[in-house]
Amino acid sequence: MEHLGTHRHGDGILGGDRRSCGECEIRDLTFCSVLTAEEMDRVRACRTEVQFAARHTIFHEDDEAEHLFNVTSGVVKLYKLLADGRRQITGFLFAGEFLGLAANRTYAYTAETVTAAKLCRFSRRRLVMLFDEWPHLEKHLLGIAASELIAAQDQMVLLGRKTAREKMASFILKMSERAEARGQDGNPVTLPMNRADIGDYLGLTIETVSRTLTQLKNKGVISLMDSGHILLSRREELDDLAEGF
Amino acid sequence: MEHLGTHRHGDGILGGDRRSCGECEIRDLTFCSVLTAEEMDRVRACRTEVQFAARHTIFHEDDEAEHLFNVTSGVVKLYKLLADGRRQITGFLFAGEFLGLAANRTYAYTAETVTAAKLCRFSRRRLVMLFDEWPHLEKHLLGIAASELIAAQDQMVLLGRKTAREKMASFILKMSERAEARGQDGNPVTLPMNRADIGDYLGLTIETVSRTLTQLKNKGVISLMDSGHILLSRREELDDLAEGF
DNA sequence: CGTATGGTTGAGTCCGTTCAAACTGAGTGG
DNA sequence: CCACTCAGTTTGAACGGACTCAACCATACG
Repeated sequence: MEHLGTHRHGDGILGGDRRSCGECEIRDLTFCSVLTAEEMDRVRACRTEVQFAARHTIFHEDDEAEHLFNVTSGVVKLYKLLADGRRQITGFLFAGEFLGLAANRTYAYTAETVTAAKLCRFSRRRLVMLFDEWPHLEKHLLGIAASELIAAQDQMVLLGRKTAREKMASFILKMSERAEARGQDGNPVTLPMNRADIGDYLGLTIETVSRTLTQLKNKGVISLMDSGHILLSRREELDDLAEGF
Repeated sequence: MEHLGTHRHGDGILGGDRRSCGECEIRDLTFCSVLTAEEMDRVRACRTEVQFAARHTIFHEDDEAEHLFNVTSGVVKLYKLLADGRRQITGFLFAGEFLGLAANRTYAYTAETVTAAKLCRFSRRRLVMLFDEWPHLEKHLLGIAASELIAAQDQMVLLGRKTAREKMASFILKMSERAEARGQDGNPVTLPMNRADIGDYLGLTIETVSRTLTQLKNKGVISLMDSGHILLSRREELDDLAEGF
């Protein structure tokens, strides 16, 4: 079924596209920004651009970790499953963001597209060899890892100690900030993921996500333009709600 | 009060102890294991051994991040607070483990001793300079960061999707595994932290921690020798409980 | 001894879940 | 154009697991 969809919708690997790094619009958002022109050539040699339809699995937890990726467009989610199907989404990735760093020999999580998405796919083996040659690239990666660790700790606070309302408020604000960091409009916020994904990211059920959003709407701090577009009517009040005031 | 305690119990900084790296018993557990003898000398020059009593704050969230640390003995906890005092402990650190990596210009969390503890304290500025000279050290740090990210994701699954019983079972097992990785006995497990700390690590209250432990005891999968020492009577069953069977 | 700290146990409450039903909007086909 | 479907969302009612508040117990310490 997945295979049928793969071919029909034209997702899956578009092999051998190694031209477009020069015109890459999101270069400044990625680790490519720290590379010189000559280094870029070397990196391009171990790169393939791949493209997937929405809801396509990029790799599974425990798969052999052959590749590293940069998201160039669209949205990707990372998640882990418990034996009975309970799911925890550990992160959403947008254009410019890196995935695969947390990998050992095998991936520690499943990666799946939320929307249609394009990614730069690198041979893990060959990219790691370049790390050895270019310490400044490794340094940059260490910086990325450090900020992801901080983000992970914030998420632990959210999951362990925040109420449903605080979780939703924090989530909306974070999505808004990240959109702005990418140079997009932070208000209204676009939530490309569905309620199930939001719930599995925040440790809530679909129903609680929905109820909490209508509750915030009734309070007047947000407006739901449609289920995926939220207008922040009173941002300061939302800030307070996120921290528990 | 904290200051009184500081002086009376002899915790706080023991300045200038730069002799003992040679006899360091936990060298193999730390990043020092990747250093040559000459490199060790350079590292020693930016090192001070510090020692704290139990429940002493090593640094606060948002403090200027002047130092990086290796725990050499004892146990340290890292936590973040919400405005109203709710606390999420993001990790417990044992001998050989590194802290400060997630730091920006300021620390992202508070670090406090659980037991009396000794730490190797490094000047952040000077150690980072050494990173530039020794890419293999930086590479090692990147590896540490990557495994901490994986651990953080496991913790998100626990906090977001596991029940109290699954959380407790997972916690006990993880503590046992970590003790074994350090070369200590994994059964019985020693839990050096109190119930409040366990609760704040697992996203539970003190009472739920206590109740869940007695529940596991009544099931016969563990025995409580005393509140800090747990005998794993049926480890496989505990494994199952941790994953939700 | 009395006090303090940490842990356990009990009773009642509540927030978020579960189960169920209704609603919405986009896509499809007659 | 409308009926129908289907996935996603919203809303309602009842339940339950973890929390809150409170009392009690155990151990260490002056």
